[in-house]
Amino acid sequence: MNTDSLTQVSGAEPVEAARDARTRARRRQLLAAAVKVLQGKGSEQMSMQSVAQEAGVSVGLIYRYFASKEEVLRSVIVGVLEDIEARVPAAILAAGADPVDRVAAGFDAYCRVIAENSEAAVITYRESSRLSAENRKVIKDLEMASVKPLSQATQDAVDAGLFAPVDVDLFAYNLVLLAHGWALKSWYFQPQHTVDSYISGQLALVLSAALAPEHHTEYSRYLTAKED
Amino acid sequence: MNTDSLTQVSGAEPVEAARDARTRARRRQLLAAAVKVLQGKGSEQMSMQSVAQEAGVSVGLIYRYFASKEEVLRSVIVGVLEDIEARVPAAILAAGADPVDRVAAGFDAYCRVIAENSEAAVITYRESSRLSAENRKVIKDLEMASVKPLSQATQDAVDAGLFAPVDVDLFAYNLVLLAHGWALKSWYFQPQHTVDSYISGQLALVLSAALAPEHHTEYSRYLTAKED
Amino acid sequence: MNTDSLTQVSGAEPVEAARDARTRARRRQLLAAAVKVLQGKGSEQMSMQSVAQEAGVSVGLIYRYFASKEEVLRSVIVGVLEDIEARVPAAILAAGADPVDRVAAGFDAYCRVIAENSEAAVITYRESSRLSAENRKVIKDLEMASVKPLSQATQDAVDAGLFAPVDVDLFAYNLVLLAHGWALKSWYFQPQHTVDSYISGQLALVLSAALAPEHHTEYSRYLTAKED
Amino acid sequence: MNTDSLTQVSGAEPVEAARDARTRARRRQLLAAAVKVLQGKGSEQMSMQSVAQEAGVSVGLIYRYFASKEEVLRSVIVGVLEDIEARVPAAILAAGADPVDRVAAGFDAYCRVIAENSEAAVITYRESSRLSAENRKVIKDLEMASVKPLSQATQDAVDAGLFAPVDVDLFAYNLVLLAHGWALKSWYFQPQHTVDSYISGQLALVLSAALAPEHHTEYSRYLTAKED
DNA sequence: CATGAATGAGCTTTCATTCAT
DNA sequence: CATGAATGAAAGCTCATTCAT
Repeated sequence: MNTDSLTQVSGAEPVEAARDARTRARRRQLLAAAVKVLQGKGSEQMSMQSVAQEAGVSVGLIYRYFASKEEVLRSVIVGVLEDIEARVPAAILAAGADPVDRVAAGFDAYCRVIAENSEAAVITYRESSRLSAENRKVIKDLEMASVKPLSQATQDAVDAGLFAPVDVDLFAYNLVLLAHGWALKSWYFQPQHTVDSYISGQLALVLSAALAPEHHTEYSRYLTAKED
Repeated sequence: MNTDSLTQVSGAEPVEAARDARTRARRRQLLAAAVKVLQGKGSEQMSMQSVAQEAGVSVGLIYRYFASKEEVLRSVIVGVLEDIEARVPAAILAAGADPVDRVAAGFDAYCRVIAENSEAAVITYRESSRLSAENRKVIKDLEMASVKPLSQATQDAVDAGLFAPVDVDLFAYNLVLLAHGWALKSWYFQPQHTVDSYISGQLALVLSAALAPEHHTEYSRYLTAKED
Repeated sequence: MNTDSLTQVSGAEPVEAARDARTRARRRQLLAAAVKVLQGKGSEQMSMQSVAQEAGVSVGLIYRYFASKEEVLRSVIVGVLEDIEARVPAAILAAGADPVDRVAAGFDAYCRVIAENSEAAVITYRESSRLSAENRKVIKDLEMASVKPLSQATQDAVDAGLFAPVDVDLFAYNLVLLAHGWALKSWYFQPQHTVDSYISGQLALVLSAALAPEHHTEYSRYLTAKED
Repeated sequence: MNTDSLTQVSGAEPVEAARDARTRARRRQLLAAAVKVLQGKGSEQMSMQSVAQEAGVSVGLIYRYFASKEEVLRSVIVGVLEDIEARVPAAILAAGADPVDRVAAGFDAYCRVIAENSEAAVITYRESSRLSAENRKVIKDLEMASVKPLSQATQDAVDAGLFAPVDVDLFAYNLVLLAHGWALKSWYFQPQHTVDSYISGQLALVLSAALAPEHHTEYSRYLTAKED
């Protein structure tokens, strides 16, 4: 009995599965290193050499898991967007049936994902211009998709008469813009705000804009920002 | 007495004045070329080579007018901010005594400057991380200063009882964020909006958030977005 | 028991040792190329391009082994000085107990190292002004240290009454200056001298200056220059 | 009577003479600026721009008086050598008939010219490798010529039986080397020596090497270095 | 005579990518 | 699978030289 035969006995699928798992783990490890470099160096470039060093592997290895530097960059950005795609709808779902609660929960979740991936979120603005047109389109499509749950909840609130007849798309995209604002303008907001106070402050503003006057008291819990 | 002789009266100074004028013209020309390159190919970096080519001059010449690439970048960004600093307060002043009109006029002007310098405004987000800490501070200070007129007008509106007691700083900075949004997310907004409809749409949202309920009808002209 | 197995006994270390050896070999190769370029075309500067070409490698490779052009230059110069530091004291030691023999042996060795590294020695004069203050200090310190063995031997000769009471430091540093003279003024000396005749000619001069009159005959072997 | 005719009345020669004088003054001014730049920047390059700035003129002007940067460099170096050629023979002549006095006076003058043009003397070593082969030859020839008066005086001293039969050329060139040593190794000598003490120290060494034993007392004034 | 804006080749240095091991 | 030495194109920047004014 030799190890060679052992490996082959167990069939192709488990081996592939194991390989896949290793591959995913490597990619995660490398992307984590990439993010760390991007935030660490701050204003500087993300060199493949520095990503390799940060990950404790060789440069060559990165090219086994990513075709190019551009793919690494795209994957970092897509990672944030996938995180949003996973968590925002989940938060909306968990918020129950009330459309206003759903809008609030969606915005809350969006902000928290951005806050947790602050550096990567900024990178989206900084680096996506370096990507090919094709990759930029992928990212735009993902971002547009990420607005959908928010605009759907907003539309529901309008339809239910809870919101005044606002421009739904504009309102929803503003939510996204304000969420990004936390990361983009951290130097402005972070001296005076925590994520929590930022979220509640922004919710107070946006909901008092949208809520139909007759429902203000009903949702007054959203309309006064919590103290920092 | 003709203007010719008038101009020549001052002796040696006209020579210096002419040189100054040429210098300013060159700087303007080079900055324009830099902006064009930066927006240009989309995914490209701004290389000094490409700026020179775009401006139709040699690389070496750029260094007679700017000490480094960083200074070119900083000048592009500062240019937009100075434009804002010049035009937003002017618009607010021209809007008359009514604090709500002043807020609206300030936001309108901010958006229009951004729209006119769309590419340069995006560059602020994309490239300012490439600047030195010192230059980044200069830019942050300018941007914070640019919020002041808006937050002052907002405060006045609150003090006059026209606005509900909103978080003034947050509200004012949101105006800035939404103005930037037009440039940052042009791919999202521009299919469905013009600057005019964007401004009126956003004003409808933000003012309906801020206006005290009893003053809604008084400013209803702001509360319904104009059709595109 | 053969040397092969011996070498392999230590496990992972041989890999590192091999890498080290390759690294040292590369550095030597690149420094040799640098010296060749520096002496080379005479009027040329040492560009990294030309060093790479001379060494038959790419420019980028040099930067794996040297942090900058300055480090290459410093290494070339330090190389000569380290050679001196290794060989001059050894020669003095090997010369026995007689102080006069020791001085003669030290000067002889100094001249020979310079002669063997003629081009690099000239570079010290030509290029050290291009180095940073810090690196210049390193080199000055090394050069001052290289005089020490000669001045010590000279002092011994004075103390033993073999030399007249000369200015020891001046005398010793003159020896260094005369040794460098062989490289600096090769176009003057080399038509009429070999290193051997240069050394014996200079020794005749400097020792007849230093030797106490009553010891001249004792060391007459140094006092007549050998024919070329 | 117009100024045109006035100028022409006086004939061609005085005009040319005046032009020549201005030309020489300009060249002197520019060379002085060049030396100042070379010593000032220390380790850096002498750029034509910096020479122009130092001289308070435009770059273009330099090219009216020198064909190229190389010619400026050559002229700086030749300037020192011409100074030597002017002053060393004069000093020897002024020293009277005694060959030993003449040697001493020649060395003294050589050292003083070097000391007064310390930076320019160092430049000879640093920059002459940047010159064309032809210009380097000019400089070598001038330097060889500058040794002549010293070797002639030395030969006279030998012929008169005042010097032992030393190697005349080697002895004379050593004098030059030691004179240069003052500038080349100022960091070594200047802490402990003035030019005066350096000259008398070196004279004590070289003359005690060369003087025939029976003439030591006669020239004992040279054989003990003056205190610093 | 004098200016200095303009040029562009050439410099040092970085880094995405490849490939022999 | 993994390494990391090696490549070379391209970046930012300098400066000798020219020439219209």
